[in-house]
Amino acid sequence: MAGFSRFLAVLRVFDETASAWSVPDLADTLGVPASTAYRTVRDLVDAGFLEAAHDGAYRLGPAFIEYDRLLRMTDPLVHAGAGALRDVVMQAHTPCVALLSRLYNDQVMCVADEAARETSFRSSYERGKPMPLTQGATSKAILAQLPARQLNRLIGAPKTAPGYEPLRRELAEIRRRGYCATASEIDTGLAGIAAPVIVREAGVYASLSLVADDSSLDDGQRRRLVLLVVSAASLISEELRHRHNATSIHTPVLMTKRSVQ
Amino acid sequence: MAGFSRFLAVLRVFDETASAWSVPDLADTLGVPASTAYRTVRDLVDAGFLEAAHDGAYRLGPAFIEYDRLLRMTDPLVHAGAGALRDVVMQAHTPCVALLSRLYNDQVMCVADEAARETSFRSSYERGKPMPLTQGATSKAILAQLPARQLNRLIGAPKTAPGYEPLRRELAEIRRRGYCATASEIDTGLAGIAAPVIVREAGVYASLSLVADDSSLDDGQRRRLVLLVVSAASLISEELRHRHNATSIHTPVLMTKRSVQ
DNA sequence: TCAATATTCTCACTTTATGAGAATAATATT
DNA sequence: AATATTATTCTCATAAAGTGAGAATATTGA
Repeated sequence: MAGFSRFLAVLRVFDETASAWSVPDLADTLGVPASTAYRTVRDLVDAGFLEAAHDGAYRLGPAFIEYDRLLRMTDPLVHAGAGALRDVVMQAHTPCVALLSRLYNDQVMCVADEAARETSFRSSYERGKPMPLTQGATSKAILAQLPARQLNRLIGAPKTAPGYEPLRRELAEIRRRGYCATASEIDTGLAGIAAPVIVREAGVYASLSLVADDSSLDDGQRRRLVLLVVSAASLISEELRHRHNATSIHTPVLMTKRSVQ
Repeated sequence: MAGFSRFLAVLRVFDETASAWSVPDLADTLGVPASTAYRTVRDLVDAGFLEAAHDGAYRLGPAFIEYDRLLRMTDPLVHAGAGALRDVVMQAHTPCVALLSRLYNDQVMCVADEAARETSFRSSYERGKPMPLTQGATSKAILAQLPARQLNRLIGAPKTAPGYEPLRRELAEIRRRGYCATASEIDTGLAGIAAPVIVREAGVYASLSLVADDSSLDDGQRRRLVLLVVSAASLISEELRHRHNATSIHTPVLMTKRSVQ
């Protein structure tokens, strides 16, 4: 481990249960000399990715907030999705949380969320938290749309694996229906309704989902929410498709800097 | 420029007006060979700080969302502040935006915000956007509390500078009052009310502020909101002080990992 | 099909990060 | 207050790692 990976390694030790680190502990954990650890931390502090907390402890720095905003404003999926989520929770007319989630490495991560007012429960899915790939409507709606090759790479297990065939069948069914509805798969008592947001040509594999208290939903409401989610999802897809067509041609375009030759 | 600074340089070229970059353009702008640019981008993509957009373009990657969440959950100021902001906008009983902002390099940056229902306007201050140091209630409330040395370093200009004395006097007045109220300093038509969140021993220099439509405020409301902001700010300060005292002693404590010797 | 451009790859070179350990500062212990 | 302990910075010789020119290949547009 050296160079850039050193910096990544430092950032990676920060998590919910260890959010402040002293440099000696850091050096210990990473197995690097103290002098190196001090230097690496200093560089990260200078860049704003770490900051001094108390005593000799350091925590994640404000640069992440800055870059997160930049991403929120410029990422097509997040940007288009945020607006749609607001509409969805408004029109849901029931306490709920709307999520926009996407593939991230071998997991699914929510990149935008919006709660309706008066929503008392909390969904396990929340912006920025990687979630399992094969559980919950949010994830399955994405999985179901993946090209076979990519799917196999992600779930890895060959046909022999125990849960393989059932999952396969379930995903086929989700693909046919165009949405996925589950209950208590992630949070007991909560229902999830998800529809895919897929723009293959732009490499977008995402889903829009709605989480609501399962017991408070009758069949009519369920149908209504499915419709809401499916239509919002395809609206986002359309917007992304348009944007993609607008920017993929080789001309200097809004939000994309290209030098003129 | 080499090593880590290369990576920083790449990230720095991304902003609101140039959110997608091709590698050749990147190489051009940074003045580095194409091969180096490709390698740097590949590393950043592998780390999730960049991702492929369309064609050969790259944009900021989802790792920023992940780290932002981690920070939101673990940063004492953000964590304590988020709850307080929610309370503030609830009790404001008027369309408004509540902000928690802090020093960040030579600027002020909002690290948490919360809008009341039915708030139609938007404040220029928003989470993650660096703002000028000497304008607006949000910034001045912080400036007014800085130690003289730090203040001089930040505003730089010696006593000779034109705006120096007036600013100096204004900050003294703000310090005396314990809050800062301005109107149309940042956004015309909007009023700002800010109170400091200062925990010197923890190195926290921040402010809590409320932004509302100036014309909709009468004197009574103004007084009420000042009280609300000031008391919420000191609540946050108190919580941070407590937390600091709890973690600054050298024992393994919640959220702080230290090896036991 | 061809030309132009984008992207990856290779490799010699040398800059740069590295780590041991000394020097100093801060802190705890007696 | 003096001392031991630990944290932090600094120095420097070494080696590794990133670097960049350019070749090789892939991709794209005409």
